Amino acid sequence: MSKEITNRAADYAQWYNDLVLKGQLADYSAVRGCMVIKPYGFALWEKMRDTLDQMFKDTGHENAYFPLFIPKSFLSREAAHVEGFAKECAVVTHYRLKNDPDGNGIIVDPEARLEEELIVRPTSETIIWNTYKTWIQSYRDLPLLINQWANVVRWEMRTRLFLRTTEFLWQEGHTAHANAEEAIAETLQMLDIYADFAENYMALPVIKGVKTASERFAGAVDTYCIEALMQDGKALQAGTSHFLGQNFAKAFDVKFSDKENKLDYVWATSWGVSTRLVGALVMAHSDDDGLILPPKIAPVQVVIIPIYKGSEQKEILDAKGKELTERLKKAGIRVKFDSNDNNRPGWKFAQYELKGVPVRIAMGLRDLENQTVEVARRDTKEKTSLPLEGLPERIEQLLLDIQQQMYQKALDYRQLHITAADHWDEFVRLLDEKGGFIAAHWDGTAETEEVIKDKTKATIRCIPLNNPQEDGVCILSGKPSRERVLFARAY
RNA sequence: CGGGAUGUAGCGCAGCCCGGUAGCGCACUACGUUCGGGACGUAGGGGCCGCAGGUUCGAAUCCUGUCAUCCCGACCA
Repeated sequence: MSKEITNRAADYAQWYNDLVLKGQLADYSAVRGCMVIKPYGFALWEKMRDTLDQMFKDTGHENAYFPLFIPKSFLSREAAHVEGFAKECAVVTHYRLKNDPDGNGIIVDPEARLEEELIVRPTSETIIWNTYKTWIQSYRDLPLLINQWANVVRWEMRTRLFLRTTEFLWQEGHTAHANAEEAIAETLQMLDIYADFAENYMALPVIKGVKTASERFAGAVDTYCIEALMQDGKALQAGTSHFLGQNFAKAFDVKFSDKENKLDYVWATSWGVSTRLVGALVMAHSDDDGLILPPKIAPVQVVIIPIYKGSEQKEILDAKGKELTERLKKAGIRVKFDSNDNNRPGWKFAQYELKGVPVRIAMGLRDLENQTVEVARRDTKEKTSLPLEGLPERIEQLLLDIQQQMYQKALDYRQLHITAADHWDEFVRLLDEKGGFIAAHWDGTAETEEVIKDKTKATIRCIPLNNPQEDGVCILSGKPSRERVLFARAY
């Protein structure tokens, strides 16, 4: 049991904060709602970013970069879009400071007011579509497949480390297509990539689905999402992919000539995941001793800790440790040899458990005599003695096993927490006592959705793709329904 | 934006009611002993007590204001 971490069962929110802060992923900053991402946390994000970036490139996308600032007037070009984002925009009004004539430090120079205010981007559709107008003339310019890695700002009322910060890092893909079918195919392709990444790299099972009209992205025709389940039974949207129809093309007048030389507006998609994924990873897998990171995105996959008495033994183990480090590196394993003499082994064990390193190798003279090392896995805490001979291959296999078992564990939990409810009382009781996703019939109206949200704080997370059709009646209104949708309380 | 809390050493806190030499634990520095699950000893260094006014011979402590951060709600990825 950890000395430092709040018990998960006792206070889930505090447990989460402790993991992020004490696992050295991030820190609070001097700026309200903004966090400092520390090297270990950033390494984790880099791992996610690099993996996704390659997946995007493998499907034909290119990276570009658009301005941080957006002219205020751009935002209002698409009606639903401005409606959705207006309440949470940071606005730049001036471009200069000056010394306060009253001698109270420095003030905004009132003479330096901007003619048109600039919005710090909450998302980049508007600036990008304004640009695409000049890039697209013909069907030969399509499809246009662009991604941007950037920071965005959304002035939220309340923030939480990684899950919702005022400024966050993300990627946003913005594509333009010659017809709706192709744009929809792109939207779904990116949803698949997100799901693939979540499940096969983050070991995080997700449900692919489509949002209801009221949960849709501001300006989208359809919003698809991947929904994950956290260990407290709350859902977390881990990624979104939007089919934007011709909304932004019309708002920014982006037309192209087709093969028959007919003019038409282009069809659009946008899709994104953010540093929120780091929060999802923490909440999905960790325990009371700290983080548990899936091997595929753990910055350090294996840590080697030497155990020795006195400097003579230290020298021997340093040499052996370096040798083993090299062997593991050659096998493509991210390994750290911690020969730091300032901390004792027990302290290091606890520390690397806190940081979620998947595999720990401890080696002392006792092991060397037997030509073995002690191998401990973080997820199950299991320890075994393995021969040095052939160790890299064994570790490689072990990392794969851990990855697989972490996914399976999360999947089992998720499956156990999708519950069907056919009556209102049952629905409420499940939400309060069990949590997770509740599969229930819904009459398809925004009004009913709203009432359910007011009464229970549960929202429709999504209508799963390939959802089985089944006649039933709405959990609230009793009106007929053709399929169940997934409700949950969410982050 | 409502409710609650907190600002004192790098971190976590005590001291504040009842004004009088700024303390504890961890971390840090040096030396020594340790090292198979969060070591110990000895000696050290580190402070405008969030900020601004006021009361007082004297303010971390009392009063007024102000700023900031965190937590819980409503809003959202």
